[in-house]
Amino acid sequence: MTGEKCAEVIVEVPTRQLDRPFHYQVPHQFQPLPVGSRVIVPFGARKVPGYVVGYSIPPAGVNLKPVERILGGGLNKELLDLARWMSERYVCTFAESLHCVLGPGREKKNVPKGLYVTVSKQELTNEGLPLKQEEVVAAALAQPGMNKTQLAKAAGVSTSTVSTLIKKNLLLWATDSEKAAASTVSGEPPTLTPEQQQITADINKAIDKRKYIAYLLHGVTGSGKTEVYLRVIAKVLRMNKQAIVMVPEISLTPQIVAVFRRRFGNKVAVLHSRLSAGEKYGEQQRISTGEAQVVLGARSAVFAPVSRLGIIIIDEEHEPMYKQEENPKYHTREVAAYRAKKNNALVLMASATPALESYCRAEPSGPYQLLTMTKRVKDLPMPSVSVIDMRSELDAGNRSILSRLLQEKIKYRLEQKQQVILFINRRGYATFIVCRRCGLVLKCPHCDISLTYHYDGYTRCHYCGYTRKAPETCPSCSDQSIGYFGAGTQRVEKEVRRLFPQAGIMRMDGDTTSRKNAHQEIIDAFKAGGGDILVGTQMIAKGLDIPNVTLVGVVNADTMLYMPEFRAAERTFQLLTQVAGRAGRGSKPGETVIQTHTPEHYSIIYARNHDYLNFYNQEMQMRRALKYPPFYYLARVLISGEDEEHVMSVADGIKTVLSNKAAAVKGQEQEVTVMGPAPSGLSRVQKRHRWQLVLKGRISGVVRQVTAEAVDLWRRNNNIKDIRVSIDIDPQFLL
DNA sequence: AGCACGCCGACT
DNA sequence: GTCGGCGTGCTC
Repeated sequence: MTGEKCAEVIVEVPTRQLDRPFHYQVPHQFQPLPVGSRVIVPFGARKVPGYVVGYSIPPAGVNLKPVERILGGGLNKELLDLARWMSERYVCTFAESLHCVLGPGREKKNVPKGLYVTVSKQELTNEGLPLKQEEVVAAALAQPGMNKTQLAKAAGVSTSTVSTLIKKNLLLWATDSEKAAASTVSGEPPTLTPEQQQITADINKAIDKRKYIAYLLHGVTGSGKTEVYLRVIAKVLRMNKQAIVMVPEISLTPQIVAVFRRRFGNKVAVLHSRLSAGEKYGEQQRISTGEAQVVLGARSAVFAPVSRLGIIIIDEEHEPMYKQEENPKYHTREVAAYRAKKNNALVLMASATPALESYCRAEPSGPYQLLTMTKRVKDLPMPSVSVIDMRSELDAGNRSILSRLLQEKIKYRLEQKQQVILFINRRGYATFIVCRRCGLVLKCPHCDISLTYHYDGYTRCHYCGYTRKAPETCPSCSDQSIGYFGAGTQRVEKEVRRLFPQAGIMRMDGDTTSRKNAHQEIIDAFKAGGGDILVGTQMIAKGLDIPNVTLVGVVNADTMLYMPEFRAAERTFQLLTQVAGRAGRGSKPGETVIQTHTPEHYSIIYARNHDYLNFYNQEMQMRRALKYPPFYYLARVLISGEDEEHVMSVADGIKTVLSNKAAAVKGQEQEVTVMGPAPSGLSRVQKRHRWQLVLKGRISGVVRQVTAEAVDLWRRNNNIKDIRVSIDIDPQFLL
């Protein structure tokens, strides 16, 4: 027994102290047990799940226990290495990254089956079905996924009528994903524009070379990026390789899935967070056997177990959704690049408004290749955008949230029986202080970040801790019109009802979409004419393609602009550009109205002009001057606990260790500075006080290493309960 | 993180 | 004399 190699197992217990391999014997009936397998092992007095990560000779003097049993589904070598790399890169435990790569639970379960109509409405009318059967089909269309008895009851017929339809193959008894996979390829692909043709040709040439390359495709809204994806995927499939297509969760709608299924039929697998464990298992199976060659999914699809990776496409690559906010706090772009390099595959990132990080990497000397599409398909003009100065509205005596112009335009659309979308952004903590008279926004004198109002009557900078009492008059013009902003969707809804009592108004925000599928239901209902005006947050900016919407109003562009975040201007520009690109996609021309207190702000001016490049240049100057990404790399250490005194003292303790580690770094280029502690933007979450430290430096690896080593050292010397310390490398938000 | 072992107070 | 409080220490 001694000297024999035993399985190294990482147990799935979320503690740093246990984040190392434990050795286990492998009983004969389980051999060979490949690296990457999921197992259940006895651990202390209990049984825990774990992962086999290797084989080695166990240290002397330990009493080895045998592996208890094997679980279905495991990781291949590539994904195991990826998990190992992720735990380094994002400073999390190996168990956490393994869990993330493999996804939660993979045990096979019974997937519910239901009845689905297999043919289109068109074909049905040609068929000329008997009346009773017609009713069954109508009922099955209205409520897919019922069983025989339910469907018969819904249609008011006997079950034998239903059985007849199943025999005729007009109804299919299948699971939801089987039904989806049964869809067939149809329709002629559209003709490419010269730009699409050029870019497709370039990428196809690169695919032939079978070497890693990362492309950034900057294409204006409506330039037809999806068609480019479809063409290059077709090329990848011809080379007998697989493709992963990532879209932000919110735009993973049935429509986009349908586009891919029409082109690639049952070769498409769809992965997203709403799949049940069983459905997910099924799709993973289809992917790893190679039956599914195109994987379409949200963030976690980047871990799809493809074995012949050809390309990873990241649509709307600037979306913050691509950064996971829990451990491992990975960014999809980086994981995609890692996998593509290992597989000699391509990465194609695309956006109308690329993240600054990405665009600067696509400069001639950078690691990305830039591709550009400047024209919209069918030579459609860029939509017109008007910017309203809300200060002059106030001067003119209009105290409504809606400007006179926007009210007028809404009235006109209502008369024309066209639809309107009103957009009010209120994500997270959005309160800021602005003078309604002169437009001054209170900012931190050290950080150029807007001060946030706290309940105790003080304003604070969440970055450096600067604090001052909230002023009663404007420090600039002494006017008393100083006020807090943060009108939410409900207030807008109320105002719209007051102004347009005859209009049908729908609201879509976090409150109305908490239920499963509510998001899509509201959009479908609105699309079907269930309302004249849709008031909503963020979520309506994406994936909306409603031909009858000819007016989009951004009620207050400033709520996002003056968030206490260094990316506020970038986020505002991206959002306004995306919104503006969405109005009037049908035959009727559309327009956008943006309301703001600071129309002279560059992010608003450049969004109005659809001018990414000038925005990019100006914002880059700002970032350079203020030492922010992409010039500097950040790491955030968040300390949280119920006792604020305790949290603060822990924060001070960690700061000392961090500063010592940072001071030990040699060379000016490698310098790391430690800022804080300051209360985090969300200073109290679920009764826990949150304080943070932010590290900044020119070299990504040095910032990460200083953070990881210092926190690790601190943890070893301090065993403090009730306090959580979490590390975020390259944080998206500093709230 | 769990879960056992362990060493002191109020109960049948 | 036993049940049970939660302090500390280990888990292949």
